[in-house]
Amino acid sequence: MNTLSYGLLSFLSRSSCSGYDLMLQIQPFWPAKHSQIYPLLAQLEKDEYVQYEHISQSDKPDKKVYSLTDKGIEALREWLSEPASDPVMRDDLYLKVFCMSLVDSNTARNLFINRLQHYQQKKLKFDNKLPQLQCMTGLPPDEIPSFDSPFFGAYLLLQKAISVNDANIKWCEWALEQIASPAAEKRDSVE
Amino acid sequence: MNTLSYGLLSFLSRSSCSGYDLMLQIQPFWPAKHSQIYPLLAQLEKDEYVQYEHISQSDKPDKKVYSLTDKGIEALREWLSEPASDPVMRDDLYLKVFCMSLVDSNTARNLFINRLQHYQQKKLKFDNKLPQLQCMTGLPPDEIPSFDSPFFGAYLLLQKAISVNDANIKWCEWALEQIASPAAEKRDSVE
DNA sequence: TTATTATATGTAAATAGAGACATATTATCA
DNA sequence: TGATAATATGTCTCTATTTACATATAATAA
Repeated sequence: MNTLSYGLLSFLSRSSCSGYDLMLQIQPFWPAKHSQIYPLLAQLEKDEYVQYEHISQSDKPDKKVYSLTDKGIEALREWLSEPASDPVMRDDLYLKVFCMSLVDSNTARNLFINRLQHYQQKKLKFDNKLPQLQCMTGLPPDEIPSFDSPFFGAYLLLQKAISVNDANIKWCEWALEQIASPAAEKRDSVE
Repeated sequence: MNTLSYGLLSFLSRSSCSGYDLMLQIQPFWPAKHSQIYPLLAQLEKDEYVQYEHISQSDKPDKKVYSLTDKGIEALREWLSEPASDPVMRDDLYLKVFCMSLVDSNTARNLFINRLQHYQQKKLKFDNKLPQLQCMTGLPPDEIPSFDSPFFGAYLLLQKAISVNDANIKWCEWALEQIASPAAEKRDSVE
């Protein structure tokens, strides 16, 4: 049982769904291709952590809807009682920053401009999701779902994503201020 | 040429060093074991992106000190002219948060307490590194190294690490406030 | 009617990364 | 003197992940 397997069980603990749905839902939290997920689901089914039902659909191809077994729930409980592993972040922008001085400041700036756009697009997504999630909770606006709410986890993670993303946006903007463009340099020296 | 290969070249652009040094230095930015690094260095040497010199040491075992070739520098320049890929983050705490409701609030709280300690330890490291880096720049305190400075990249990345880590600390503390411990619940209901 | 897109599920092959196995030097501590 | 830890370099195997290959249904757009 690897981390992704537990992740699939975790998402199934919220609601039963197909491998395809799991693939789409888990992306923001643990990137994985369908080619990784389908074999793991088959193994989880074989080991009786999950079971599936064949669902016929008229508007779409048929699907297998997976749900947790008692064994699956118990596995999640044990997993939750262990501390989380250290998060792993791999960002080639970090690596590029270390040799940035090999190129002109415009080329260097482009790295940050592109990344800033990436973070801004993420911000747009989050700004959509927050009221959407608030709506689903059925709570009055600005009220936080409680630990028992099925939306508590999603709310916690959205808040984290927002605050980290905002910090990253500020960092990109600050970095761009530090890397004056040649045009700005020229303008500055004229003044 | 994969990302880690470029990462090794990037670190070599700052100063020539051994595979062992590269392994230690690259950890915070792109986790990699020596078993991954040594074969890549051999390949980079074969492809003439780097060259090495055998250095005898009296106080330690001998080492191979790698340095960039012109081809290596050119490869870095081309790599820098392409936008950075999307960062990849894998954190099983995210996955655990989605099924947290399966366990009692104390078990859930422990996840955040452990993670908070992790972030606090990182904060201590950063708080040490910042004045250390400031010192190396030779600049007066609170002055920011410029784009041309060999410490500019490290300074940018340290600032990012600090701001994101601080956001994560605040998030853990806020999450712990949201997950009242059973003891606190009991105390609250008595009041 | 045909092309494309989204849904849906799978396998095979290649690469990336982690963990274990292996060896050697030097310093330090008991 | 012997054990341990840090430095130093390598290989081998296994697992995780990505990319490519493969197929099929149903909706929609050209």
